[in-house]
Amino acid sequence: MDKLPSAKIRDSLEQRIVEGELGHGKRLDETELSSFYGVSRTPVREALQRLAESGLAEHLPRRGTFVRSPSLSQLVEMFEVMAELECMAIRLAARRATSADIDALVKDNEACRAAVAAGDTKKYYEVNARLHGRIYQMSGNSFLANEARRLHDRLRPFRRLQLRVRGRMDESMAEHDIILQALRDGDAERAMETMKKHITIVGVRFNDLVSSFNTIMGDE
Amino acid sequence: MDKLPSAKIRDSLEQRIVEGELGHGKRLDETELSSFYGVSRTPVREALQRLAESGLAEHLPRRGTFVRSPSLSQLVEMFEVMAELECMAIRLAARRATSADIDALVKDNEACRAAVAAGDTKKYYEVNARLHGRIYQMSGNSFLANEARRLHDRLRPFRRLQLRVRGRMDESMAEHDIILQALRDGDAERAMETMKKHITIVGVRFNDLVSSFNTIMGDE
DNA sequence: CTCCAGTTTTTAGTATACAATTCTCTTGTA
DNA sequence: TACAAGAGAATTGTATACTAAAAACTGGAG
Repeated sequence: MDKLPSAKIRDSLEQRIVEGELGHGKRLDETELSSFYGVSRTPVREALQRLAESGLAEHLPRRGTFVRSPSLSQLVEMFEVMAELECMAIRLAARRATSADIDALVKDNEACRAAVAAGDTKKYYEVNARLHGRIYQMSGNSFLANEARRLHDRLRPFRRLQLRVRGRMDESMAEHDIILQALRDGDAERAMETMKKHITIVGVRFNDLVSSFNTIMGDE
Repeated sequence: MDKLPSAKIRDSLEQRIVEGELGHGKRLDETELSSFYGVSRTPVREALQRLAESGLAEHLPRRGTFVRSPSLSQLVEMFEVMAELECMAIRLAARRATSADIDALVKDNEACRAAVAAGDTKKYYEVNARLHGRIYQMSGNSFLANEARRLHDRLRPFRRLQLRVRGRMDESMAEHDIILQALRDGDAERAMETMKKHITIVGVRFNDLVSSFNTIMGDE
């Protein structure tokens, strides 16, 4: 069952938005996109409707569709919710994790550390996403896993905010270690506590946040 | 800025699904809907795309679009996440609530109690939704408020599951009272604890749940 | 009666045409 | 120069026409 063109276009646009190619406020011109993808406006419009529904774009009646990145305050709010979901996932996961699960996490974690050491940020993001995704799955609550994955993806372009703070990367790896050890011990409390700290961006100095944010947003 | 026909159709379909008129598995026929709403297939299709994106329907390529209600296990998972979000909202709200906020909640709560006394379930749902919505807003995290509202709405048709259990309605009101008192005292811990119990459906006896569920689903 | 092949019918997906609204650029006036 | 009005262009929203794939039906063989 291969995907329909309209679905492919939707996914392609999502990726282009998340990866930063299509930045905040960018107008998604139907005619332009239809020639870009080599189709008519109809499937493009359907893709845009779906993007708007998922929150990645905003549709203004008779005006057009625009890429909609969260504002700084929304971003902080989203990270706050993300922390809560991660926390919930790790709490549930701590009660269900088999040693095979934990071994898989350890393997991801090592790959993560290797990527940090090699300075390969792309690889780091990829492996880190896999690690967190595995934890969501381990929660046993697939609805939670889906929601967490969705939010994680939407926050992806902003995750580097955390990593620009000096030393955050090492700190992050240390937290992973603590979380894995807590999982191994079945210590849900400690895992949750560390995870909350791991995700929360609120503690980051406001200036760091704003300046990084402006860089991404192109100082609008 | 009046809504576009396609947006109206989307909202109308959402309502008809949530209210149970369009039950699980129901095929959403494009031609039928277009004549029903007096428009062509194009805006109907756009509405269906959005419904599918939001999870209320499922789109199978070249097969059609079908109303998709959650399975029993998904439902339990959703209530579990809902409990967590409500919990988070009440925790944040406890720290920010002004006495005016609490007064408004008390008023809603009284309206809620009156609806229960009068046996007016429709009114009860309405006021209860307003009360919970107010708490989401009070959290100060508008992203959380949005997500919570969304999930609350999606769970609306299944909320009665909780209320079919004998005595659940009175219990529910008592919990509201405790939560409000805890808010007044600024006791976030007690508010959270009660809220979690208030929402969680997991504790409900499995048989009650399944039988109620089957009634709603038409025993498929 | 059941099963299968081939045909017909229906329906989803897309392209195109048209209508309606907004944007833009020009032009004229204060 | 600043600004408002209006014509024209561009763009969105919708209808319709066409294509292709899946479902339904028909008729015959076993």
